[in-house]
Amino acid sequence: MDDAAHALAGTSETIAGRLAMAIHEHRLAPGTKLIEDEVADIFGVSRTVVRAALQKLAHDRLVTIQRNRGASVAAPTIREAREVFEARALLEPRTAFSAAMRVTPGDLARLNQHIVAEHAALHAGDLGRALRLSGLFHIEIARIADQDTIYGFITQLVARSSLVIALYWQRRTALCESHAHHALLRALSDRDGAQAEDLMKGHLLDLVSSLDLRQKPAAQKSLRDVLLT
Amino acid sequence: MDDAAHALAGTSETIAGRLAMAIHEHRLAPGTKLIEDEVADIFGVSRTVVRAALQKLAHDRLVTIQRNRGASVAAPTIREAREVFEARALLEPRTAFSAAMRVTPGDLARLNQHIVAEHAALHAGDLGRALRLSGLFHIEIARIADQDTIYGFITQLVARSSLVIALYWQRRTALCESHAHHALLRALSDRDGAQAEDLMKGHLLDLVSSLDLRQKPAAQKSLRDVLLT
DNA sequence: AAGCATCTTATTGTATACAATGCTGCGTGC
DNA sequence: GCACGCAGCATTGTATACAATAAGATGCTT
Repeated sequence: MDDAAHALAGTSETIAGRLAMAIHEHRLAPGTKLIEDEVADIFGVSRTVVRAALQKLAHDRLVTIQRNRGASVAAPTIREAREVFEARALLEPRTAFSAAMRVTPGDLARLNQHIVAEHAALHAGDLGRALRLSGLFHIEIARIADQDTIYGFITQLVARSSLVIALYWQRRTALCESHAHHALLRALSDRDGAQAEDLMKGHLLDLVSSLDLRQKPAAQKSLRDVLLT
Repeated sequence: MDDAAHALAGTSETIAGRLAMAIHEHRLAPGTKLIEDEVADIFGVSRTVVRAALQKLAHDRLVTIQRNRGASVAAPTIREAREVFEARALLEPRTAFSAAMRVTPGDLARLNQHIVAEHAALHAGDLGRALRLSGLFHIEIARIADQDTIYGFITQLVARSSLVIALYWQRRTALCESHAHHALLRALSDRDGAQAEDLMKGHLLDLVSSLDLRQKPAAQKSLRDVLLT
């Protein structure tokens, strides 16, 4: 049809992936309105495809759809934030244990690459990318554990964690994460499941404690919202 | 519009719910093709709405959508079956613990109602309904634990379990489940979290062992499927 | 000028039309 | 008789048109 914008048209999954990536890297802030026509124009497809993508993201809780009011990037409440990390605390430690049982040299290399790339992004000042890579580390461990169902849950939870971090991250904590990831990598390469499980548990606790889940999520949209909600 | 069929038109969520219920109660067998036009006619809506419903169910892994080939009721493999119960084993025991901490008299009454209804359905010979109620018992416990995220996961896993049971249930095992549910109810009413956690863990193990996950899922469609898959 | 009703506009919800794909069955050649 | 190919049909994928809803703007009343 036209010429310019739709160089990367693609299916609804492609579009959902692109949007998810943007959310991961904090290029789309929580609360941002996602207007079907706009997204459709950007990707050079019709609203039909965009709607499917948005519905998928809504199912993953990355966007919120309100009937007749459209879709926005989700803005997890404090309660949701806590729940996300509670769920991760149930799933990830044991998954790290399983991963330690099944990890291969190739997996270890890939994990190491993630850590290196994370460091690089961090030193390059690309915090968004660093956070995304940090999440990918967790997802990669779930993949190694070779449990598709749990892998899917963890992937979803990591994605939502990205939103939580965007909202509740208190900057003063240094990026000590890389240290924890390094320790996890060592436990995995030692095939020490118990150690990996403990490290993961502690790492998740550290993550939660690096958030500020005490006060309300900063600025509500408008006074009207406050009064009517 | 017309007159007869669409007495209960409704939104895509309604339709997804109806389909999910039918799957729960084993009225829709795994592998059943779900043709958009048919479903649309049945509910008196257009394919647009049906597609949304099917996509939602696909995300919950209750139906499988293959591009250009449409949607069918999912038929979990043995691997998937195991994974579903592994995930449940990670989530539900601790959730039962939390539920025991927060359960209210109203909750206990509701749980008891579930057990009674399950017995009734069983004695009435309505196995499908009994199985659905049995699943609802687990979901209710997750609701009591008051963790929306985990509740969502468990709901999804219970739904998939229904498909697993449809495929791999070996009938000889008596319906001892009600006993386990009764014991759980007592632990909850005693506010005995540790006990509830243990009982749930054991109950899930019993469930898995009542399945036959050794042999292939009965009849493959055709030789062609075997050769091309 | 503030409050309120109404009109306008922007956006979403749903249906339908058309294009594209896969499947089935028939016929043809060997 | 069997394999292959082709044509017709059934079904899905995508776009577009129209209806319904909500938010915002305009003007009126006081």
